[in-house]
Amino acid sequence: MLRVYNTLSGSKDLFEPMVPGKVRMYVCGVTVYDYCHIGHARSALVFDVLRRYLEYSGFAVEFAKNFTDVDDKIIKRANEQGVSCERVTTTYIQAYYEDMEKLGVRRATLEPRATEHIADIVALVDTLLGKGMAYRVEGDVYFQVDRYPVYGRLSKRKMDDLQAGARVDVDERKRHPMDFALWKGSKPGEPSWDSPWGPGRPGWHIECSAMAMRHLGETFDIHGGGMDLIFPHHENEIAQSCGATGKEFARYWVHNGFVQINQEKMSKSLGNFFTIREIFDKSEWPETVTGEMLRYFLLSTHYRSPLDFSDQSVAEAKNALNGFYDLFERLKESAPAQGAVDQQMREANTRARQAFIAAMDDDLNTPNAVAALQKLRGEANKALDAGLSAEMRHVVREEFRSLGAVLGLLQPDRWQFKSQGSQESHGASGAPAKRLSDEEIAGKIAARLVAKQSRNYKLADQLRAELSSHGIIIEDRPDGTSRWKR
RNA sequence: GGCGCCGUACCCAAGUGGCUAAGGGAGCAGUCUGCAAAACUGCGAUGCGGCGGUUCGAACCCGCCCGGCGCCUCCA
Repeated sequence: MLRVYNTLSGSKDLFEPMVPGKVRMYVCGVTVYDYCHIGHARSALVFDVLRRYLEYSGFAVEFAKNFTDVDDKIIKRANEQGVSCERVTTTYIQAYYEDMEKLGVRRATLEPRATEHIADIVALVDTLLGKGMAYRVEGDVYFQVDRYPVYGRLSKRKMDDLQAGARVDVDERKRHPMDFALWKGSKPGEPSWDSPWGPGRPGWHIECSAMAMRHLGETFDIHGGGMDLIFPHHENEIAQSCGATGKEFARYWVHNGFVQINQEKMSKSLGNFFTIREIFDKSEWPETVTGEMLRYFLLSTHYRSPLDFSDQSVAEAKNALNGFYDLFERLKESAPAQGAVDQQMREANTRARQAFIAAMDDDLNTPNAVAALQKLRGEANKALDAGLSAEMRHVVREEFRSLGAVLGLLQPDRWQFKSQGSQESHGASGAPAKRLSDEEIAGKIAARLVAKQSRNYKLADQLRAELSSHGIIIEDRPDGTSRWKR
């Protein structure tokens, strides 16, 4: 049984969906005015894994992740570039899809956009006005926080504290400093939609409430996002949603920690961020490998802890993954029908699966889940030394495949160790020194084999050195043949 | 000023009251190998930022201190 840390309750709660067997979750996606950075990647990945694990656990998951496609920053970007807002948003939505695909982040089942839900938003604002929880000021509409008495229950803040700490000049037209815009009257040239309050556009928070309710119902199971969204974004979503419906909004609030650079928060404003595509472009590895390295790295820390991004950490992830893929190669090699330690291996498999599930059940403890896989890797290697049947080798591979899939890792055929096509996926930075074709590699390996057989080790070593200079590593098998990898 | 988080070996990182403090990476030594690589075996924190306290017992609870960070403003 899964337990998740619920920001609302402040504790790890047993997860039970409203409707047995069905989970409805909403995650705040991105504002599409720029490329995604590694922090966006972490957030997307955390909820991708949560979704995968819920599905693995047998739930049907309805997963909505929005695009915020109307916003001050989008307007600003459009003006800077002299293009329409639509042009900006379609560009970065496309980029988002490309980046996420490289990371193996599955698409949500629903991907609503704010601009497609203006009618829902207007209706919601209207409801709040009708209930006296919002008020109009010229062409704007504000939510009145003191009409929602438990305001602050998510972020555990008191209204008095918030006022004391206010660092921003308060709009004099607001009745309370914490009141926030539900609807903004548009200035000329800005995107706008008709409304009972004149032409305007939605405030930031209202879109998520409207879209979540439209697609998942007034009350749903999980709402997620980065920790920085707890206040004010999610706090305001709760206020306006619960204010409008009188019902609970989301039952479990899940928030991921930040990616840091040198112990500091990575953010646009600090300028210390790395975009996802930048990382892929700079990587010396094929795209599938880079994607998995990043994924492994991002999942090797618990999702609520801060995570320091560095080249070294990502390189360590590569080394750790190598061990798995080396094992998968060994598991593919021919084997007898009977294995000396098949039974022990079967038991090790079961233990690993149980440990993996226990780790994931404990608030998505992916570091422990990975540790369970690492332990199984060691046991499988030992079993191979002792003698494992062809059938058990297959079983073990499938075990890695099914558990790995929960994390989006370790699909045994993903890394091409041998003679698969050498598609060019290398970065833009610097043309890679002439890359050997598979035919050339195979030729040199064959030549080396001949040299070895005639005990001409000098030539054999020379051939290996040549390959090595191209980043090709040869591993001799016990039967005299060789396999290679980049 | 308010609210909150973190500090575990060379690096990353679990563990949050009780078996020998997981796991990975790096390193060193050994087995195997023509040599390598891979794999396997062994080594590595008498200690979990510091000092007190609670307890039969604490990395885990409490207090203080040191160091670092986050939110309170757009932000994953």
